[in-house]
Amino acid sequence: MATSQPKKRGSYHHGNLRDALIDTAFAMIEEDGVEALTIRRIAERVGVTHAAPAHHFADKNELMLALATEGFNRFSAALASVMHIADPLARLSEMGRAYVRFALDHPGAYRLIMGPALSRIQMPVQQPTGVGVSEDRGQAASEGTREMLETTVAEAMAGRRALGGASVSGVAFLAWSAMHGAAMLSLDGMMDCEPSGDPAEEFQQKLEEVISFIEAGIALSASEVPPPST
Amino acid sequence: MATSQPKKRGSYHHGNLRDALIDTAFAMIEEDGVEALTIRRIAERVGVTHAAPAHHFADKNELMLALATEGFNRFSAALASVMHIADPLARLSEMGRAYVRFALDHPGAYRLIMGPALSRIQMPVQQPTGVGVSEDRGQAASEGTREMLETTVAEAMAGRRALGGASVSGVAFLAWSAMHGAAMLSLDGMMDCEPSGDPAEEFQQKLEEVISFIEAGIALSASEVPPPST
DNA sequence: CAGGAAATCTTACCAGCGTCAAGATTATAT
DNA sequence: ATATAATCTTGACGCTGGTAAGATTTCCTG
Repeated sequence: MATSQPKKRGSYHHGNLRDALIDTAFAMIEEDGVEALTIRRIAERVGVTHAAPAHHFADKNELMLALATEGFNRFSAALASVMHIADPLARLSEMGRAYVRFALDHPGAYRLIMGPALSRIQMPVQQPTGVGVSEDRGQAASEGTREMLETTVAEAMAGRRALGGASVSGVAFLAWSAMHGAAMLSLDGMMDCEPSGDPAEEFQQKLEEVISFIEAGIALSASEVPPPST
Repeated sequence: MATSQPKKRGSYHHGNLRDALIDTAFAMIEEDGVEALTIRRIAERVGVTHAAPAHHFADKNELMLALATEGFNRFSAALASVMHIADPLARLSEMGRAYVRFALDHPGAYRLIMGPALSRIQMPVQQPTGVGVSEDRGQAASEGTREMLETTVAEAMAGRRALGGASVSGVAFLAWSAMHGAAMLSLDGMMDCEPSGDPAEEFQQKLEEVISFIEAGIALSASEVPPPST
């Protein structure tokens, strides 16, 4: 969680600058988005001069990388909170809802972990915190979420092929793409068009249709596309 | 197309700066991405000082808006090039392929028109070029693509409901989300993981599975999710 | 065809950004 | 206790987008 408890403010040395920077930056991302994030602003808010962060992060990119790691952990936790569901199909649907909910509730964090804006080299673990727990952050979380998805899809398909002859990896890709696309389109305001009622409500309804479409396609055994009925 | 033919370089007045800026900026986007775009660099490349663009675009955002309009036109054209296909289901599939192909071939342009980075106010038309042709750029192109999609889906569904009871707007949303998500995930390098062979080839294969899944789900009439077969 | 107004471009400056170098201050280890 | 390392500050650099004032050209009006 990168908690920055012992702030020890007022003294020359901060005591726990690195974590404080990450925590503050994360809060700022949630408030004003990734674009508004600035080393100088983070430093100011933490109560330190603009050059201090350079001693903990060689680069702005390295800071962003650490932030993304933190964000991925939270995201992974949000998805994992649904893994207890027994029925794989229901679990998959719930994963989809949790996925989009996280993206919509934490737009900054989601954009950070999914978007570009950082050269995608996950850093090697730096702080082996404490007792034997190898905190394999970030990279592991990324792999973990992917695995959660793939195994759930595999369970749901139970050896059979899905609609259209789709394989496990194909269906997993579809589910991920659809959720990611839906979340991004909503975040980027591409859905704001001829909305008769509440746009958020309309979005939720369409999302449910998407989920049930995919659900049904998985539940069905493989079947070829029937010739168009004309 | 915003062609900047009469460059008239060397003289004090450029002659056609606005279009030249747009064209050059578009080329730079294709080369180095949206992030690397800078007013000063565009100006330098056009052969003009850094403050000159301010007389044609109040803001960098306004420049980006004009660029996005241009990009949307090209994108819309790429999709329209497939609208001649008679069978709506085949047309929809081909639209999906054209969609992703455009995104992968023009990452900068696609990111520009889909992403944030611009306050989404489409500008009012400014230059009523020539003879009676109301060039209703940008906004119209955006609406146009959406309409292309919705009508194609509607034709393909032919009044019936799709798999899982999905409506026309629901299926259109799914198709759009899936293609957008797939394109974005690929562009942002989220697919680079345990690829046994060529990653681009793997991506194409999965994309085909996604398309055939959706195709099949549309071709099928509405059917409820059967209870999990355990 | 003049001559003033408007458009266009240049020059010069501003604050903010990320980054680096050098010095001040504190912690740690020998 | 003293040297070494870690940490933070100060000050500077070049880059960015934006603005103001002046130079140059075009255009429109009388």
